Amino acid sequence: MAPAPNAATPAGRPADEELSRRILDVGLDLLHEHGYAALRVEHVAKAAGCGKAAIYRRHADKAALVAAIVLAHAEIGECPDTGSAREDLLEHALQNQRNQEGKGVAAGRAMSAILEPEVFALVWDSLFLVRRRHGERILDRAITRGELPSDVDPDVILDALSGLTLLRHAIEGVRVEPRQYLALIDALLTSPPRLLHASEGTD
Amino acid sequence: MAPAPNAATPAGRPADEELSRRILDVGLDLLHEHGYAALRVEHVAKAAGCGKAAIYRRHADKAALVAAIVLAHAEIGECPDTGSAREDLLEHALQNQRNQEGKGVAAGRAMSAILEPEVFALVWDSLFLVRRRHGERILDRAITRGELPSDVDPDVILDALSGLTLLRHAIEGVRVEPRQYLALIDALLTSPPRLLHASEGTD
DNA sequence: AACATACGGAACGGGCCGTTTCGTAAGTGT
DNA sequence: ACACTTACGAAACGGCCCGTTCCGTATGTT
Repeated sequence: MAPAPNAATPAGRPADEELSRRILDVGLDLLHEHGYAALRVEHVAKAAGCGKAAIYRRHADKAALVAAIVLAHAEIGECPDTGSAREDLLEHALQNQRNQEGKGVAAGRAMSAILEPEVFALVWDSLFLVRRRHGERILDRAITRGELPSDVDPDVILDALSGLTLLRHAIEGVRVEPRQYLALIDALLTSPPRLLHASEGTD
Repeated sequence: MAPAPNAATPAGRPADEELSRRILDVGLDLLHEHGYAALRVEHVAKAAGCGKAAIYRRHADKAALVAAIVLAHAEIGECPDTGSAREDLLEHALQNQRNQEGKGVAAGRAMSAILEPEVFALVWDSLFLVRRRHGERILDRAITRGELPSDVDPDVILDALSGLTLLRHAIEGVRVEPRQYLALIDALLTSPPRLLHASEGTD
């Protein structure tokens, strides 16, 4: 009889889960230090205390390794729902910031790795698309509550807010203060961008 | 006598300026196609119809080559001065967009090259810092004209505007419509972000 | 004509990616 | 206790690319 085709224990020496974790952890550090192009898989192995084979047994190639590093440390977070669009958007922006400041997955040099085409394709859905859905849900609820007009342009609000963080952290390397997020959010909520802008039509 | 120590003609066969240009032109195309890590110097040489030596005679290494490619094609543009902050900021944003859409130096895959640490150090001043100064001048003039309060926070306005373009083009690959820029600009001019936010102080 | 420099082509050393092989370690079921 | 299965570290390998150096030739100045 086949020896227990149970997926729980596939027989043989089990993979060292602690090592799997260590690879992703030291990988993030080295990614911050060197960026994508200068990152050496062998250095990751050395720092994790293993051979290259252990890494390639877990990840198809360097791009997949880096994508796994990014996804393992990305803080997607829950979609905020405080009952106030202002507070929801602030929390949403702060979640973004947490991923891009300090040792975040999108901080400084690590951002170049995410934009590398082969890595980008692997992290796009899980990283950007999910967070985008959160933002859209926040705006939908705000419309339902009457905090925003129904023809508000979500692209401008969400991308200006996320773009502010992206530019400040990835390019300028400077932190955004919570009061600066609030200043932008208040401006956007006070005169909300519309899909059909008010200045059009009578021009 | 020393043979004319004139810097204009250093004697010997002069460098082929047309080739210098061709290297930078085909380099931009290949950068768009492959990104930084997958860009091969030898392919640039092949596409430009020359040997690798001709490239390395002009540029110290791959990073310097890519930096030169980016700087050669960057459209810095003049600082807009229309007399209206709204129009100045729109033109400022459109200048940014021109560098990031289509075959712009910061479009799509080319952005990963700019963020690569070694390249970034070479293009930072000439690319980002100069354009940032333009934005600050626009806001200063707007304050002088009374269009904005004197304690306006330039970081929020300029970085939200540039960040919108950066996120949409580099990450999402979608163009920003002029009306969307205007919607954001109008929101920022209507309730301008202050260095000391209104909600503070009485808290 | 003598000289100086750029040119394309080819070859080279060094480094990294990704694979493979080896002997060993750590789990399974009988 | 035993065979079996799989993961492990170490090392070697082929292939590709970076960056340099050589060559013979082309193109300019004096």
